[in-house]
Amino acid sequence: MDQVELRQLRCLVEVAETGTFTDAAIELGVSQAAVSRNVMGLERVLGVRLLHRTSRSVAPTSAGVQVLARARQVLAEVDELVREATTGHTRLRVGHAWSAMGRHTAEFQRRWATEHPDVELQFVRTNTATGGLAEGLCDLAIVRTQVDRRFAHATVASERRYCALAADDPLAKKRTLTLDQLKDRTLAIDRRTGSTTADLWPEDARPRLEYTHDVDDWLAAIAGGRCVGLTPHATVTQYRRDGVVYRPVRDAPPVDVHLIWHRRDPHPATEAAVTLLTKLYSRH
Amino acid sequence: MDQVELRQLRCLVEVAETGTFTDAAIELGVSQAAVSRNVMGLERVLGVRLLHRTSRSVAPTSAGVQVLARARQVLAEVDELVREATTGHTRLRVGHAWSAMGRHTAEFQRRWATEHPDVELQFVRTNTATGGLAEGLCDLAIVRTQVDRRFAHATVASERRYCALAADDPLAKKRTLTLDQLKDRTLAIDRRTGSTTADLWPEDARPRLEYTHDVDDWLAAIAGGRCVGLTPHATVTQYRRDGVVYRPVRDAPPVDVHLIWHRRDPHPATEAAVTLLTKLYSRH
DNA sequence: CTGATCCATAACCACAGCGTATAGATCCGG
DNA sequence: CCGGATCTATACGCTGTGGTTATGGATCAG
Repeated sequence: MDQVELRQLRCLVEVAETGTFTDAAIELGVSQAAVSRNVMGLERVLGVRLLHRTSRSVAPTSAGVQVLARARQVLAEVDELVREATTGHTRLRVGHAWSAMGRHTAEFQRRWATEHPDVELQFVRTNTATGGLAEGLCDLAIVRTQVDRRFAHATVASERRYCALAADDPLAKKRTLTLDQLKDRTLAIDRRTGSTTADLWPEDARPRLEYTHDVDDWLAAIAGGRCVGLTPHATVTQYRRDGVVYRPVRDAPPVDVHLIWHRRDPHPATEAAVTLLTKLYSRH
Repeated sequence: MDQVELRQLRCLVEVAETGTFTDAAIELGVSQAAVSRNVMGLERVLGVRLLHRTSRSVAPTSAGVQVLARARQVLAEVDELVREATTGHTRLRVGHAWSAMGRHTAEFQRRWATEHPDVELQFVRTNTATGGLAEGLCDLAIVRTQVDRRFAHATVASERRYCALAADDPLAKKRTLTLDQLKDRTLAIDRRTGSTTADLWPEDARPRLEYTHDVDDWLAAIAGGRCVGLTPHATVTQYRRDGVVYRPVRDAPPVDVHLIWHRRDPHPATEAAVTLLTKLYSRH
């Protein structure tokens, strides 16, 4: 045995729950010796002591606390797996970055709930390049990135780009802007999106880049006048903040919104979701 | 064997990856017969056929696709568990509802990264009453709900409540509002927060309630004039939208922001996180 | 039709994991 | 300070699970 097994995790968690090996054994319906050995086996595989044993009670070590959290998560995940498979009740995980979904969320949930009551909808915030699809975090993703060849896709919308500026920025006086007017500024970019907006400028006249942690940070950097931002239109209505204004950028090409999903063995409900979403987006 | 085991999941996933039982067996370093039986065992436990077998190739059934997604997730989770335990590298999962964290996020991440480089920060959006703590989704949560007795807590901030109104609402003309002025309206409430703001009113004069799916939906219901909202101050700067204005409510008691965490066996890094967050909040 | 390929089944075997029993350690009450 | 109680670890057979090899049956290519 040099691999972690669920049996071991079940024992560990049960011991942590009950506080003693003996009670855990009763709960699990096996002998106390078995529980002891299973936990020791896990400790051997991981090379770390997980529980402080005194002959009176048991307490997890600091490593044990970590492992316990993961273990509980794993077991919950497995339970879900079993329940889904046995009941036929399934879920569709939809990944979406920032607010690519815009305000279609509510309508999508409503229609889906009535048309596909047996398939639970679950939204996942993903900010990776492939919208969490490659990492297996979702079954269907809504992204604005270039479409990866590995995935099937459908393009559902096209959004103009807007520049986010501090309200007291001189450029804020203009109704619309051009890329050229921004080339000497610093551009705030959300670190997790890894968006490549910089290549909109000619290579020799690009703004400096500054990476931010998340939307709040991004807005803060812009409101403070340190940076400007460049973002699709959906952001304009969704992420507002005092001291930040948005102006359309005339010569920036629009950015497409794509649905992407696995080519091989797509989720059974994918097709239905794609057609519904396409319909919602198309009626704008 | 009437329980799912990791061995079975490993076989299933490997067969799906390679496309044949034989290759999967080679990859796993066991015999083909073993793989066959493991997959069959899983199918027996779940009571569902997971793979369509032809003598030429193998394809997952629709149930198989579902189970595969979960199985991959479980295995990835287990890998993480092993890596964390063996390397000592850990993570701290911080749950936060809506934007309870406000604009401290960026500063928190920065300071944490320098002061605790060995503990990775991970943010989890949680909208349940206990901030995902009870469900094991995080190790530390930032919530605005009443504190559950089960958890240890620290109060870090207190926020005034604001009323969200459609811009053309008659009440929007006033600088401040009172609860009484809202009692005949419909109050939009985000379904997942389960917030109990309604009990601010006397029992016989409460607004009607309407539950919304998420923030976008919530804002939409208010912008359309169908509902009003009641929310802590942080929302005012974070979720803005054309057609929605915020007005302070004079006689609504402020709402506290709490950090909560497990009393028994807290995450080893909890204490450090609590003191850092307290410091950040206190300096406003 | 024949060979190749691939999954399921059968027969067998080793050892992993379980149970019972017991030793060792710690705590508690008197 | 000393038994008794309580709990974990170890010892030692035994059972059954999961492994192997061998083979059968089914399908496809040529």
